[in-house]
Amino acid sequence: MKQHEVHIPFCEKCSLETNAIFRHLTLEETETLNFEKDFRQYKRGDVLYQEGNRISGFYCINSGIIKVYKTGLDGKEQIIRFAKPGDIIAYRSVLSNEPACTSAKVIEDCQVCFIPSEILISLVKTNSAFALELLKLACHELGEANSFITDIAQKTVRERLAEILLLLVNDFGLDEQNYLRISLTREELANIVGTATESVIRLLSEFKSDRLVDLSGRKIKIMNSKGLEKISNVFS
Amino acid sequence: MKQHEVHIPFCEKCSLETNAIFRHLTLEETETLNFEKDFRQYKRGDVLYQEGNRISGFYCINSGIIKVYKTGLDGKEQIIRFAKPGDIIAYRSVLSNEPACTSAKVIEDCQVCFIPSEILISLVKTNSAFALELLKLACHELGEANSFITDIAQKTVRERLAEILLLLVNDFGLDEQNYLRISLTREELANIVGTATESVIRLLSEFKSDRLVDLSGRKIKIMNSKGLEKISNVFS
DNA sequence: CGGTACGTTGAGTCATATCAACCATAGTGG
DNA sequence: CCACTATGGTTGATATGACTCAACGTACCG
Repeated sequence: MKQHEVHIPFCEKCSLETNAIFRHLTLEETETLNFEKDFRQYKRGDVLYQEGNRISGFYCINSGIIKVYKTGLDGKEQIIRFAKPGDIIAYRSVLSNEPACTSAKVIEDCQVCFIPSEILISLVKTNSAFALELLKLACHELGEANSFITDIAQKTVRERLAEILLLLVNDFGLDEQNYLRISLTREELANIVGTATESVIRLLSEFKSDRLVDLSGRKIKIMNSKGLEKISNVFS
Repeated sequence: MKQHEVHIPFCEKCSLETNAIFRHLTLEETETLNFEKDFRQYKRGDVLYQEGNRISGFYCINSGIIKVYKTGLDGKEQIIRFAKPGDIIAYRSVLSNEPACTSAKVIEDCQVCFIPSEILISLVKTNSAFALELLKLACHELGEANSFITDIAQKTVRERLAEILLLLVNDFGLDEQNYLRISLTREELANIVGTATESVIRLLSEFKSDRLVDLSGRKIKIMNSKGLEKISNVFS
């Protein structure tokens, strides 16, 4: 049946629709990419790579959501970022030529293209517009990391949780009923905010009492984003 | 008198001795750099640029130390990193084409070269080895930022302080008597660790009681780095 | 139907922030 | 030369945010 056929995305299409990174590639380069890439599918819970691994390529996400995290003390995860369609992951390790400093695990079933390191390096060397685009990406992520450091160091857990909720709204959006389009376990939320699972639970139900959110299982409904903004102290 | 003459560093020399970033430039490119750069000197406390500024170039540090920080709630600084001879700063804003997300202030009197944005961009476009080197740098910093996020989120202040001391030893070294070659105020230390000044003071004197360090004013003598390592939980 | 993973709540503890007072030092200006 | 002020360092007392531990509820799954 048609619906069971796997549709392997073409990079030309991919680059136009979702991914700014590849938009400066020539047709020829795009064809090489198409030829060399390896299409893969993963299910929730699958691990793409782990901290410490030497990585032989990077991933371009076509559908689904992946969490990128570091494992700290006692195996507690610290989620660094999420990757969604159009994002690339593991490019850091490839380019800096260091072992992976993070692990990547699937949150929502996904389809990705795996692209060997050599292709990335050779594109950087031959296509300066592409190199510049990658630099922009890395530098932008660096800026976000810096903000996050400041937040974790200076804000309370309450402020951070509110901020993270808004950030998730921004990254993944809301459905028609204002439910967040990404669903995370309480533990995962805690591992972004950098706190204990119990703290997230308590704060979320406080937020619920204050009519800022509504909760039904893992789904979070945003009722008052202005209120969350106020709590999060984003502007001050 | 000779000692009062200002010695403007030549980039060829600079690139060979201190700065891996520029080592792939051609002679011609180095000459352009030498011609276009602006040599500047700053004193402790001087501000090179501030958060929110549009920046028209980046800085290559020839001597001295600069702190790069974000201003958070109530104006409290979060120190993101230090720049020392051979390092470059502000390249992030130039490349991502965003306003500065940090400020830079002089900790130890310094001499720097200011290099206009156009030069950086054009070098990236024409010299792929240079672009790759920059990418490596950005990706490496990104890796460090990720580690720092995990640390701040998961470690105690005590652990972090011990870790930061070791990190400073690593970056700036010790003199003949094992004193750290960088001297910071207690407040600055607190602003790296992400804690209150009083906490740093208390913990430092604990460390002193435990014969891990010795203190004389702003100078910190490292007496037992194995002990600090143990406290910092670097390996676990 | 038992098992496993996740969610929730309560109680107690502790690390750390906050507030306040005080000291030391150095630079300034009258 | 001395009072004056600013800046940084130190210490103590107190408050509290957030973690830990423990028990229990819930839901889904084979």
